Amino acid sequence: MSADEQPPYDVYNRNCPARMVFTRLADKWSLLIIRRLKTDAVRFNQLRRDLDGVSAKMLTQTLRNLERDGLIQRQIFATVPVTVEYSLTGLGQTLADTIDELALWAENHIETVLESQQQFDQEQG
Amino acid sequence: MSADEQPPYDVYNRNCPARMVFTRLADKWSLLIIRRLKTDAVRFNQLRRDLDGVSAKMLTQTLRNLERDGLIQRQIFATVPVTVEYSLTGLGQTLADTIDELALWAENHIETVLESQQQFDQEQG
DNA sequence: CGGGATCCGTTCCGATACTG
DNA sequence: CAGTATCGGAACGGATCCCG
Repeated sequence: MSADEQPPYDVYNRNCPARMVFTRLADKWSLLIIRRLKTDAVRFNQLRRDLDGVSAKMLTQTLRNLERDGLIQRQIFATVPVTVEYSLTGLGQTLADTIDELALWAENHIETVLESQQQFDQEQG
Repeated sequence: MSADEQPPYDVYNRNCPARMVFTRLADKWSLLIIRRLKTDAVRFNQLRRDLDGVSAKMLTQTLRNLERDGLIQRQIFATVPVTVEYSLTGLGQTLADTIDELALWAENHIETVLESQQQFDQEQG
């Protein structure tokens, strides 16, 4: 493709930074976990209770992914039984700020969204 | 559960506004579509070309969901063959601003994330 | 051009059982 | 307490064919 033919948004290819990050966050629990860890460190089972509906398997899997990306950190305390605490890294905190704005948007506009859904569903019959 | 026993974040139940919105956005294409439509209205096949790897099926499906939520609108022009343009609604534009910040975060921190991934993978062997 | 319908493989995810 | 292992259904997503 020549220079003057490339689309205005070639950033949308698979190697685009935004796309890579969006892909990581685009699962059922990542955004919720980051948001939950924003205020304080939380233990595994506490996190599990706080996030309504998450299974141990998915929680572990999602936490590992976030740890791999350097967004959260895992601290092990040699108690009996063992204690494991998850918390945001410095990097994770900067992302949490942005995600919080997304949550704020949600709270401010959820009513409008819900109404739109109802209207859409009626029109379709 | 009594009032003084409820977790600090009961907002994480399934009916929490943030969670509902996160769930909608947590798929492979929604965030990318909203971001692409931020600058201008785009036709179906153009959108398909811009978003590297999307199939017609998933594009249609995701666009319908976003339309149902009132985030984008669909305009049909009676040309031959027919022309269909997608664009953000007013509501969608307010969300697009927040998503843009997420994309900006990604661009600023993707290097750090990539390095963290490499280190994590090495440590695991 | 902008889809819908169908088929089909893959991945996601929850439930259950088990472990140090 | 903090996981791992396994299983099976559900949802995701691509390929192909068809249509106004």
